[in-house]
Amino acid sequence: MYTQNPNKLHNADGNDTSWKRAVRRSVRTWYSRNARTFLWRSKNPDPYIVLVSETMLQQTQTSRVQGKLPEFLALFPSFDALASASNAAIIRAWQGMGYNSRALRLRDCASAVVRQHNGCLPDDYVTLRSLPGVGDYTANAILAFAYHKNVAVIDVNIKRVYSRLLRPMATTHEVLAEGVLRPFAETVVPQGGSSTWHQAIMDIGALFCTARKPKCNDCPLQKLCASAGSMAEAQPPRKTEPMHRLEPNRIWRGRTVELLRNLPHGMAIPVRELMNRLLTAPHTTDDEHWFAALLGGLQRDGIAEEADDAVRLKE
DNA sequence: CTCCTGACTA
DNA sequence: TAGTCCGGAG
Repeated sequence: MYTQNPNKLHNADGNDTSWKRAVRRSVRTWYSRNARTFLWRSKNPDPYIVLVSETMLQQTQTSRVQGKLPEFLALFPSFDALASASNAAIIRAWQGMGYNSRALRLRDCASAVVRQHNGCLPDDYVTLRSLPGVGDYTANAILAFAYHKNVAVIDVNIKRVYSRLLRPMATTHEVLAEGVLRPFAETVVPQGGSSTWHQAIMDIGALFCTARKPKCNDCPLQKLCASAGSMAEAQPPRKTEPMHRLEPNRIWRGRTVELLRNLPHGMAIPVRELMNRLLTAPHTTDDEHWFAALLGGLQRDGIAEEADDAVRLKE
């Protein structure tokens, strides 16, 4: 029975199995009574639903996915239904989710599953990683949540929790390097319980071990954590975004896609008129070059198509 | 303003 | 490895 974090005493290398057992027990006890309930959490989830929900959850809050997932599944209830959906239908169904390209990749992924894998989502890492839109996180999430494999799932939440738990982090935005994190992640997963385990760690990351202001005093891992209560609150490095007229390009791009979504299906809008709806006149040549580049990006990404100086969602 | 269950490209 | 893509809630 630990009363102190061994890492504070002898800089544990992560192989302290009794400490890990204590961590697992605390997590399991807490989760058994406090698990968040989500549509995508069930004992034996449909792999299709796991793929859709995990894709939606990339860089997106659970609350938004909770609302959108049922709508999306009603429109595209199966790999087959999703695989044959048009770009425009996908983009419209994705409204409010952001990162529209991942929706098209999800459709392409469903298409690959239907055509190359007999309509069955693969259950090995290498094949999953070969699918569009499936990176390291999503591949491992599918293996853990859909197939109950003993893999290590590492997302931004889990990365934060493990880093702080294992070693004293000086500031709230500091995390351990992949080379330290991965071996720990792989050995801390309870055999046969990876699905519940990772859901639990993500809950703890979302509810207590938050990015900026962690609630260490309420955390079920406080007594076992190397960083509890000792991190400086640091501001993350500021990332500069490309701007136009004092607003980030992504905002303009989002507005443009939203306008295209709300056109009657199949209808194109003249580029000039679209610009007028977005930007207050007068338009400079700089505005026009910038907007041409924006539309070029939407076409490159398969979101919009342009013909005869008019633009619409790609059919 | 920041944060959120990343993936992709150059 | 750094930049891009997105939007809503706090």
